[in-house]
Amino acid sequence: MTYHHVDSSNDVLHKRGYRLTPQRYLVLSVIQEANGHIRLEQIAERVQTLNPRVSLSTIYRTLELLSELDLIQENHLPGEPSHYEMAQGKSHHHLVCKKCKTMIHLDDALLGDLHERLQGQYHYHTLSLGLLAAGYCDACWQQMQLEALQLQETDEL
Amino acid sequence: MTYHHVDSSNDVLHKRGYRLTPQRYLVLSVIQEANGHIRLEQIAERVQTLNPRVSLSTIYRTLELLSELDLIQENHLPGEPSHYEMAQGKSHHHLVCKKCKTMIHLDDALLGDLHERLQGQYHYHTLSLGLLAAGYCDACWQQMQLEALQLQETDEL
DNA sequence: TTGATTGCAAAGCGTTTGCAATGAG
DNA sequence: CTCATTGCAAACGCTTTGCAATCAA
Repeated sequence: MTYHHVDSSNDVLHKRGYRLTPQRYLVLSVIQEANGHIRLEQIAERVQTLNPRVSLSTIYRTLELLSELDLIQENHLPGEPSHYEMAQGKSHHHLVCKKCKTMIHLDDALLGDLHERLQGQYHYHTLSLGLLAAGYCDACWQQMQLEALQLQETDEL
Repeated sequence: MTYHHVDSSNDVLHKRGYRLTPQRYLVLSVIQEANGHIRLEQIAERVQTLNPRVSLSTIYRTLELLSELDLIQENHLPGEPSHYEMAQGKSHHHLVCKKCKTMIHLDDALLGDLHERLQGQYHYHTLSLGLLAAGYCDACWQQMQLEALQLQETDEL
């Protein structure tokens, strides 16, 4: 288990006059080990397992700081708490199941040269893209079909 | 001024056993007249200008109901309150300025056959797409350049 | 010493909920 | 009558903040 991200995060923090405190180190480690999407609640849980003295406020403040420095990325969808993940160099995109909320990363290649085309048409600066696709994964879909059937039978009684 | 949307919303509501109450009518009208993105706060403000007796809870409940029935669409981005707009048949996408938060609609044509390609690669059901591009609009960009210059001058004193 | 950082507890604030009153079919 | 709907006020829960203590350079 290596901590390249944490090490380089250290540099970014210092360059901006911040420190990599034990608390911040813990938060970063937990997010990195999550290796995907993790909610604040889970971050807090795991951090406080490792060190119960770390306060919630610190976790909030840390997440805000790390987001601001683009060390982590915050993802948000309506009605759900924010998810966090280590920031990636390249933009990346998500596919979420409307039922079980499971989130997977999309194959970036699918977008093609969309970024360039957007840049060409709209002259915005430091343009970044976030694609969020939503649908029902097969497992949830099957389950919903079943439930619909059962509901129908109930009606027929 | 016509209210096609409100009229057809009436049908959708009735089909599901709900009523188009004066309060719901007001909310729908306000969202429709906004003709773009509008936040709950602004909706409440305008609705209550028209009828001060409409309570906040009703507006919350109405927005939730209308979203559930897909009569309006909710857009969310991290750190910002949700925006609402009339639901469109086709998916549509946004470009937001990171500074002034102004949101404009993207030209759907830019996406090409992305939807089909996604559908092909991931076998999700009722797949929908939401593209959110973010950058600095030219006005804000210019302003930030100016501020950076001024900050530099201050440092040099 | 200086300024960043933290823990704690309190405050803040957007949102939800319980309930009695109201209103439409 | 019956059930959806509403207004009000209280409750809720996540997030932020003030402040004194702590810690690193």
